[in-house]
Amino acid sequence: MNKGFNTKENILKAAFEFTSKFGFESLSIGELAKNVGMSKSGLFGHFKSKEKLQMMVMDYAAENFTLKVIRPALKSDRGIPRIEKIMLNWKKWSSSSLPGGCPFLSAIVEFDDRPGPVHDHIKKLQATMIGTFERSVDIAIEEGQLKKNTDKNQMAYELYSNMIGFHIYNRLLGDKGSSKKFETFYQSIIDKYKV
Amino acid sequence: MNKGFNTKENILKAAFEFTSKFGFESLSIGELAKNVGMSKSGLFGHFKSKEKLQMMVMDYAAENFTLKVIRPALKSDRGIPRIEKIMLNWKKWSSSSLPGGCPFLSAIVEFDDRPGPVHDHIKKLQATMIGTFERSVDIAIEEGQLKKNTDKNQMAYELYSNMIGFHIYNRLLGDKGSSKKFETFYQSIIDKYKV
DNA sequence: CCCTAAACCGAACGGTCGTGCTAAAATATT
DNA sequence: AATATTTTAGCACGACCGTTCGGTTTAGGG
Repeated sequence: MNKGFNTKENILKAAFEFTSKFGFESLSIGELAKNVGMSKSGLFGHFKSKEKLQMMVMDYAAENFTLKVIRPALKSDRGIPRIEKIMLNWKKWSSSSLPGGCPFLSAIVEFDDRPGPVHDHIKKLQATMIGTFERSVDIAIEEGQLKKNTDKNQMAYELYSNMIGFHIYNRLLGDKGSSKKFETFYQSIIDKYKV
Repeated sequence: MNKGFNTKENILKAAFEFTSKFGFESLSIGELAKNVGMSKSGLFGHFKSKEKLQMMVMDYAAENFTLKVIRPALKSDRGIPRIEKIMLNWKKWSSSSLPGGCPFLSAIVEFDDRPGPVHDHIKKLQATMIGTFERSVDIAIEEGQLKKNTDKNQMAYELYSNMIGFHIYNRLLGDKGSSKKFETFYQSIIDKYKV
């Protein structure tokens, strides 16, 4: 019944993969059209501007992140087990599920100094994501697994930093020991705040 | 006596600032030429290709990093004081000295999935930089300030992660508390390995 | 002061960029 | 089956891309 929806979904999927590999700046409409086997203008019709396309790709990536990282972790027990699951899912997502580098990191780096709707969009998405971590930390405090005076913002920052560090060590430097470094660091962060 | 040297230096400086703000992908020769007030072809003549330009900009950034971050820290006492100085200089460099985001982070993200000489170049530079941290950790061990069994690679990874995390929190999210988060995290890392 | 080499410019190249048109084809609705 | 709507292709536009080339200016050494 709705043909456009499927093609749009296909386009976004291809754009997501392309962006993961080459970044948002390199994502061109012509190249993307070639990849999905349609004309530039035909593809363009689905989005009214490149900015819209970029933001929709980010939304697609965010959905993918939620689907692969957050949602499966919600099945784990509240508290530390859930935090750990999120971290492990994230690591897997970033190191094997993604075709290239993290699209959010690309977006962050490419747009942090370029004001505009795309900048605001990625900023909002990242804030939401970090908010999710903070909430999961909060739950662990409620459950009595983490110290009462744990600063959830601080802890989320630390978990986030570890993740980004791993991503760079793993992706760019190709460090074989990056996985172990990540886990060691994660454990020390948890231990620091554990009751 | 040597006119070309000065202009080349000016070009690289402008390119460095531009890259810091907008990334390597956005650095175009025409725009750069406009910024330094000369013709496209005149500027192009100094580098034989855009790739060469990009790599020279990276070298320029690396020199800037050494000059502003590493060298001043060498005046601090060997061991933890020096590590701390490096971290603080780095933070200052990334948050106020740079006109935009970290050019290395841009390069890393934009080239981690694009094989070629530029990729190899940035990879080498990053490895060198991390090597510097590892050496400074090693010195602290020698001086008996850090535990004998401290894994220098692990500790360098942790310091590095904290730095990148701070950069993103500060730059993109504009988090006012990022500086404090950075310092808190730094201190906990040091404490963990301190004798 | 001349000569040579370097630095620099202007114009042009083949391409690709994002973005509009118009028309045809495919699909959905009646 | 006829009509209305959405989706796609073809084409063209102005702008900018990296790069090349030929010529002009500039600087340094004999």
